[in-house]
Amino acid sequence: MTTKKKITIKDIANVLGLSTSAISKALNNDSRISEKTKIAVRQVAENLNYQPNHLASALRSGKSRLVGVIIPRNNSNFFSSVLEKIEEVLNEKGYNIIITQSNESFEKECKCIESLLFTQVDGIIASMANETTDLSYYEKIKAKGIPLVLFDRGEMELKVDYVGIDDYKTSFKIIDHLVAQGCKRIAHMGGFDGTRVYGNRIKGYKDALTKNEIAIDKTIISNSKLRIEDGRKIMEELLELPNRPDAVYAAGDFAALGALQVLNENKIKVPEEISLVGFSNERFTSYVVPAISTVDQNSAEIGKLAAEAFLNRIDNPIEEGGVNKIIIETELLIRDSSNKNK
Amino acid sequence: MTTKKKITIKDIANVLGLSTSAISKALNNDSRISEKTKIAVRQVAENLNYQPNHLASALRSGKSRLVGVIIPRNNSNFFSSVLEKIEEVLNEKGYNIIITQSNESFEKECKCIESLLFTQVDGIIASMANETTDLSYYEKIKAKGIPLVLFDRGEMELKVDYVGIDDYKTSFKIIDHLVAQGCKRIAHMGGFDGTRVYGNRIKGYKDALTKNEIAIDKTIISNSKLRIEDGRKIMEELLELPNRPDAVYAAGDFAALGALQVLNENKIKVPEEISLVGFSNERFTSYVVPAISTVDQNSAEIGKLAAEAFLNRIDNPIEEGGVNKIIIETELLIRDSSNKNK
DNA sequence: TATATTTGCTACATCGTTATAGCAAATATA
DNA sequence: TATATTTGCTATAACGATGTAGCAAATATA
Repeated sequence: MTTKKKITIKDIANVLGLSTSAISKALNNDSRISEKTKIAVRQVAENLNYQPNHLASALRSGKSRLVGVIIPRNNSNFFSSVLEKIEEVLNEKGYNIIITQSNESFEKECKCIESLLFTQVDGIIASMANETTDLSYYEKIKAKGIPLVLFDRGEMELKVDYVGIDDYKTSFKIIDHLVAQGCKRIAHMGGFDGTRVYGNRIKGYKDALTKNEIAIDKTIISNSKLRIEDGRKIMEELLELPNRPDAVYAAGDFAALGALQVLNENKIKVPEEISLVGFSNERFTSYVVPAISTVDQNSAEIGKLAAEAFLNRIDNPIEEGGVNKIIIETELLIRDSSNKNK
Repeated sequence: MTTKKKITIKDIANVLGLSTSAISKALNNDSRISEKTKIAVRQVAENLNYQPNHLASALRSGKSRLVGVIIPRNNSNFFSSVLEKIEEVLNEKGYNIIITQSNESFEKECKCIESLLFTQVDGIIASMANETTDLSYYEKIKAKGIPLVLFDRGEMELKVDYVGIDDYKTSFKIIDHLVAQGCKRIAHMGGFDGTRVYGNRIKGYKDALTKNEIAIDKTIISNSKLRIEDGRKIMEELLELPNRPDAVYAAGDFAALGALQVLNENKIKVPEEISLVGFSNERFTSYVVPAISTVDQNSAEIGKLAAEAFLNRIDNPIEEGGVNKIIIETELLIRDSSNKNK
């Protein structure tokens, strides 16, 4: 095992009889270095298999060209495709990304932020954990003057760039669709109503019902963590009601899946007897039978815009009140679970 | 927006009237610094909200305390839980991890390696893309003297530490189970037979049949990328055979899911008419109806062992022939899709 | 009491870059 | 032809930490 000596710009300088500054400038394509020298430098760098030392240049220049990304969980289709797009856009601009996961835990999220700041990232793109209400760690990022972009889950009180969907309006799309299918008694499985996202979905649901002249019935509105087991439990309760709903709008696909399992087990025809709509376009929604109608959040677009928001913020430091809140369109995917006209 | 001045050890030194080396030593708990001074330093560091500059210490010490992880894809349950465990173990030891995804592409995998080396990681833990046969990039890591640990997908030719399962033996578990269920004609949906992992599953399948005195029939053995659509197509072909199989062993859960869809659509009773077993314990296998029997690869254990292999390698540099190949036990999860005794 | 050892610190070089200032030669301008 | 500007480089000092050498004072040993 030969311990390879590291090649530095000094070695290139020695070969060519130039100064290290000349080499550095040549490699960075500085206009004050002749084309001839640049070509020679690049040639020698190639021959020696020179690899620039990122730590040294980051230290000196104050730019690490590293961007941290914080996501709640790794196993959802939404986050994994947002991630893929962020990486694609940033790689193109010479940035590398560091992915961290909060696992929906506030404590873990704080650790993620700590470790990203420690690594001296040039910026952070994050989606907040559901638990998070204490924004002090995010304020810390802002205070350091490091660009912060939130996507999907982000409190609006934080004056930072944001990319997300219009949850309120999306609830309207869903309710309008169910009403058009002839549904008259639509239950809602909502998430934490403390969070902006789920709060808006609930609000949209209620206002859309009102718009369609349907009375709001609190007995068919629930709050939960929207896990499979939550969906199952709530669905079971709904089935025991004297007047069952004829549709269920679950604010998350996992809850919708749990509901579907219970419906299938009880041999209730979906969508004929009860229609079902989920949220997020998790991969499995199209695998199950019947396939679950759901909302696609246009994750690639969110990823692209979040990355671009960061790039923009690097060049244009924040001025008071000058942050961007970008809201993009969602797509309601109507599948078998809510399509009676097949 | 006040541009915060960065606090360095120099600032702490100034406050206390000490030298920067004293501060550095105090913070690193050097024995040649008095307890009194250490306490004072820690106090001032706290007050000033001092954050050590990772880039500077990494540059000086030659250790970045960053570990790169390369996984083929982010949206599989297996990789996401391996990842979680690696992170947990390494965080505990003061390492941060950088996650990159190859998306099963050789080209992207090379880019991942490049960017990890660029970031000056102290080590790389990787699972190879299916496509990869050219090992030169991995040799490059070895040549640099950077610890490399492979898990799950790794060619044995590369003399590096490895953690994985016994694919050959696991095929035996599956076949023995199906035979015990009374199956006599078991089809196999295999992956790339060029790769070690899928090659071993196929070999195990054949040898297990032989052991059970069942003839090998090439017409019911296939090779594919094991995507849902592959599973569908192959299942359709199997159903057209004059003598259908009475069981299908798919070397991947997605293919198994595709097969199940076709079976359900054709109203073929699973497991009564055809039993089905997948591989990987993807989350959806337990959601679908009937739930798919599959193999749990003990992902948390793999993650733990891979992280520990790296930590061990940091302390004990590789001696020729001294690498560890760790093979852990898998668990066959028997669910409805192959359980006739319910 | 004289000498050896330990303790607790300082001074300074260093990691591999990049940024700034400056300087001679080449070229442009008057 | 004298002066201004541009070109192409060098020298040097950083970035913020850490490692090494060294030195005085405190303590231990003879």
